Amino acid sequence: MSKYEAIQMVSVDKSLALIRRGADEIIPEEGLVELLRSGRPLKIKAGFDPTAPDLHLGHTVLINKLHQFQALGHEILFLIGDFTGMIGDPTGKSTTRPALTQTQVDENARSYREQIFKILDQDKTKIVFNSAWMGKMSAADMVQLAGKHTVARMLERDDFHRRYTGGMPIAIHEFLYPLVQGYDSVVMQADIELGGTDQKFNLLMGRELQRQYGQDPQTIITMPILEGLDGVQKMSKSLNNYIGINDRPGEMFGKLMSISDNLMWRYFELLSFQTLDVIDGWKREVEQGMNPRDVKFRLAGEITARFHSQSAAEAAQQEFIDRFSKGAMPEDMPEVTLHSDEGALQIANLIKDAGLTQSTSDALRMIRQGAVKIDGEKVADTKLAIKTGSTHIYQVGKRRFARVSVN
RNA sequence: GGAGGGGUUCCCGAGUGGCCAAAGGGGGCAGACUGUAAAUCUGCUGGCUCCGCCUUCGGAGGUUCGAAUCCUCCCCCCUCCA
Repeated sequence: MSKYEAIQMVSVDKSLALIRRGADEIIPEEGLVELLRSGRPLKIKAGFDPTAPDLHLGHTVLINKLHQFQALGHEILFLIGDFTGMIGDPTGKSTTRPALTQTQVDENARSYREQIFKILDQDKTKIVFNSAWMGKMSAADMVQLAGKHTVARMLERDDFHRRYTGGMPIAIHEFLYPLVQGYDSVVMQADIELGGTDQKFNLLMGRELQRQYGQDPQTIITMPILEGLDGVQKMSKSLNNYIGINDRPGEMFGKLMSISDNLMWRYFELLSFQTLDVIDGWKREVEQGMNPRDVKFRLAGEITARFHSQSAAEAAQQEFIDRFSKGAMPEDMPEVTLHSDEGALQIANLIKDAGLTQSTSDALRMIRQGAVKIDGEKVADTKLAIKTGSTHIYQVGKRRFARVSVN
């Protein structure tokens, strides 16, 4: 073995270790090794939904992996599925999506750029749209593509299978989604495609179709779906258990601090750029009695700094300590001015109008439960009247604050 | 096209004429305990001008003193047959 080959081997091993981190499955493993051994820059494909440009940390699990590939010198093809978006990915929910206009697609793409380049290197990322080739496809071509796969094999997919046997509806066009996604790989000549574990079927379809079109089938890498703040369900906007990458520093830091200790290690693995060795070291320290909160500070700090700045992260941590460890009021809270013609406002109405609760009924419930404070004093009287000309800090529960003036 | 089953409050799921704003569970929120953790315990969980009133049980009508519960028509979903 020559000296050159020896270096190559080490670097392949190192690459492998980095790529494997957090990955759920690599299919086939040998395929990845072979690709890395080839020494050429690989085409890494990852597809994104054109309708959801508001990224959260769950999305970044995949983007972080792209970042790693990029750092290893490979070419990132960031696919925006503007055509597939019109079909609507049947994975999970099956709500029909409205077709997007070109303007909306452009707008969303711009938003994607803004967000992903907080992680990815702009110069080494190519953004592509599948409408570029799918838009030109004729009905005859589409039918031919549809002929590449059978209904029985479609029904093997867990999602379809459950719905089929469970008596839930499956629209015919939903079968087209995996086909189109797979066909994208053919057109793009992808070497590797990344996706969430829920995308496994679609990713495998790419291999299938590439084979049928005479290409080497791509290697696929599935990344786990990140659990949301509750630690159980997947992070998603609709479940409101997410941390948006555009969340304000204080909010981002606070949300990260609120996750369970168990979940913290999961987040470290999938979101942190610290090496696994370092993280394991911290884990051992915690087991030996270190306060997990302090390790969580490191996680919250790293992530907040990534999307904002080091100084913003430090300020967020300081405020966190002041607010929750020392019980101080937050610096930054919504300012609301309300008006009353009667010279006074009922406390419940005030709380609702200030946006601290969703309804007056809810506000009354909060007061009864002792969750409402004015300037730090607990409110006991549900009929307390607040006179005009006053400004106080109102608090509902531990986290909701507002400075409200009545006039 | 035919036969049958089903659509209940955020979700699942009871309820077949008044005691139903609707059991139970889940989820969520709040309080206690804490590290804004977990676990646990407790309470709340349609709206409002809140000791009372108003709006909910796929939609629209109807019967009745009174309907989520009965009748009619319509919409949607599922199963089997064609």
